[in-house]
Amino acid sequence: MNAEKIPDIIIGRLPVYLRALQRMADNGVKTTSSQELGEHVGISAAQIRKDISQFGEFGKQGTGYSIGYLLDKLREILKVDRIWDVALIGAGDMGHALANYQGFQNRGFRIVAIFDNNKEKIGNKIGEFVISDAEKIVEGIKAANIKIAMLTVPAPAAQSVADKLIQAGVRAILNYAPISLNVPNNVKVQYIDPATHLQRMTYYL
Amino acid sequence: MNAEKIPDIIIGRLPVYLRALQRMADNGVKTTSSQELGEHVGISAAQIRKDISQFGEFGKQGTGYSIGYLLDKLREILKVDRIWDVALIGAGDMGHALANYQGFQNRGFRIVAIFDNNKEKIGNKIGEFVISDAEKIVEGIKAANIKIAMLTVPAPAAQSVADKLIQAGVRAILNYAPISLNVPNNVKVQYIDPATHLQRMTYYL
DNA sequence: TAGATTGTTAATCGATTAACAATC
DNA sequence: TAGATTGTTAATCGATTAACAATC
Repeated sequence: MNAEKIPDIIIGRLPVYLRALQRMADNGVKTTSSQELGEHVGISAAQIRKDISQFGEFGKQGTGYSIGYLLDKLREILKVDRIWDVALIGAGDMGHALANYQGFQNRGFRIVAIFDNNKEKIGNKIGEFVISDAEKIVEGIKAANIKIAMLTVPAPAAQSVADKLIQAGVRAILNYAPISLNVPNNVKVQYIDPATHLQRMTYYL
Repeated sequence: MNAEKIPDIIIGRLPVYLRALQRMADNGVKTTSSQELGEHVGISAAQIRKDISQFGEFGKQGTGYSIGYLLDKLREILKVDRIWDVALIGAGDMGHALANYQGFQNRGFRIVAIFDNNKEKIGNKIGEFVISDAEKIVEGIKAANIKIAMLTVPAPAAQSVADKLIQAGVRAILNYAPISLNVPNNVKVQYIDPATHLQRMTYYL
């Protein structure tokens, strides 16, 4: 693997390649080309080859890429060749949907703890998990050595909860609250806000 | 407004500015600067000024931007100075969470129709809306002249449902299914896949 | 072998930043 | 007026594309 710094924009495309390759593998396909993969994900063949070649020579001239091998390599690069424990903060509708979501399986993640500050909800179960008191976020996450959290609390609470998560050692936050979070450089945030995503498209209508 | 083509990457930042400005307005703030807004959203002041200036001269030297005025202008540019009707396809957990989501209010969208192909669900209500038969997607969306849809169906069904949506006149799809969609150039897609978003961050852990 | 496709280079294209005159 | 901050230009930086030798 190349030691140079890889641009974030390339890292951002790898999970998309991974998802498409996984899908091909599920369909029994063994081999693909940058051309074919590009058509699946809507990215040029040249860019796919360039992106992948940042990390090694995973293809073969004339035949393309072995899907199984490339999957292994991409999982290794993205560090999803393991299962990450994830904390979920906020047991509202969105929290419930995520807790019940089957899509994390085989993609490197599992929810292991759920927190909420609503006394009526604390102690209730979602699936197999008991909702814990949000007061215990810091100690609970520290004790379980959790590095990833999903945040589905109301916007006004999001920053202060994020601060607690970071204090507890969380380094990656998937933020569903419609607000930009202020975090240190060594903490990553991804934003999921349906209204913002929709507003990105209305311009073109 | 400038007639030149605005890069999509700029359009993508406007909803983030809009959200932050809305928040400031809610807090009673009347004026801001590119510097201050930049600190809120984690973008350089120079870039914010450049982005905004693509559309007109909305600020004042020495004092910055009137938040109310800039909000109006951004809403106009993004065409969210109106309410867009949105169709929701898929009444699973995620569909329910979106149907109950309060965050679309005041941001330009309202769900007006929900479809599912599960006979057990058809006719049931989510909030005030009755779940319609997915067989009626094309006629229903055409009749209501809906241009925006949110897709929360299982991955294997997503492409064929998307094809029906496009056939019905939908031009913007917010896709929650973990699969890349193939759509014509005049249709926009935004992807929300929590596993993909998480995989974008694990590289750095 | 002939055909296909990679990995990589160089050229092009586009986005970001720094700096500052204009001006509120 | 003095200070602050915009809008814009030019410089820098980074990403994408085109093209092709290498080679399976």
